[in-house]
Amino acid sequence: MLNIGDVARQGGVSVETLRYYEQQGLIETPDRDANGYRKYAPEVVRHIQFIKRAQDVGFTLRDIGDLLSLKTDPGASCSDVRDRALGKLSEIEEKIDVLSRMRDVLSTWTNACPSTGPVSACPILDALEARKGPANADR
Amino acid sequence: MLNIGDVARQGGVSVETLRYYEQQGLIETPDRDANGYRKYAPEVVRHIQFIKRAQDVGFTLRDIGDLLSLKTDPGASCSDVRDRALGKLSEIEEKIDVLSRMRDVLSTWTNACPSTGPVSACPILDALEARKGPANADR
DNA sequence: GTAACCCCTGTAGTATACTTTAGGGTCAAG
DNA sequence: CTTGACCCTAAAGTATACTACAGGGGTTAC
Repeated sequence: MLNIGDVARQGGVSVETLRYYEQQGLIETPDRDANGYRKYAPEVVRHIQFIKRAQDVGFTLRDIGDLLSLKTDPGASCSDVRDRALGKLSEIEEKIDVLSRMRDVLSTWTNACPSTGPVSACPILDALEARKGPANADR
Repeated sequence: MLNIGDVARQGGVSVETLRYYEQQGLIETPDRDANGYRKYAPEVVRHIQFIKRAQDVGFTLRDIGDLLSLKTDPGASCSDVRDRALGKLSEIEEKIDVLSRMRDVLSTWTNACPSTGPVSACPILDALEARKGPANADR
């Protein structure tokens, strides 16, 4: 059995994060020692790495909670998980599109800027001031 | 002279947003009427559109404050503006890279998923559980 | 004169994923 | 028996860009 500090070290998170995950229902409420300390089975480290990996591909903690429910739901099917992943995939592609448009605009502007001369003749500031907006990405 | 509501309508923002911008130092403190109402010159609408356009290409309000300072700073040069834009450009490219990696991983996983069968045999959940993480995008 | 609409201030709430702080017990070593 | 490392709870703070709310006054049209 592990103390919270052991789990934190092995899982690569802080003890505060672990308590936060518990509070958010992402890890099972652990049993307590006589002194009130949380006692974890070693498997919980794997569980935490699941959470971290899911975060790494863009899932929020809320998403991850759903994923974890599916994992233990006997009625759930693989397509349920796939649907979450596909949904996340479109979210991410949407973000990439928005950012790509920003990148293109900024890139155009920085290329147009001679980088010398006073701000009064700055094409970037001019572009920002212009009435016709080429960007208008997301909002 | 315009009331705050007129500016809001013409600038496409809410009156609360205008007061917020003022509080953040993004728009000059306007003069007040005898009744205490803010009175704006029509030029402020352009100013607000500058802010919105800058947001559209990824600048934060803090960034925008800096840009606005440069705009009125006689000692500032065009390259100062360009530097901000280039800096923002790398930030955005960095975000795109992170998101692209997430997209690639998710895409691989969803393609590997047969979408039938129980969650106990889900390749996506397996991937999340695996000890070797292919993702590890940003954090 | 009253309803509908505008304006004012200051404070708190929203979302996300934590981190920090305050205040206080527990444990192992020397 | 004290020092340092560890554990506990509950509440508040962080960043960003607003939005909402409470409570109150001004203005315009009928």
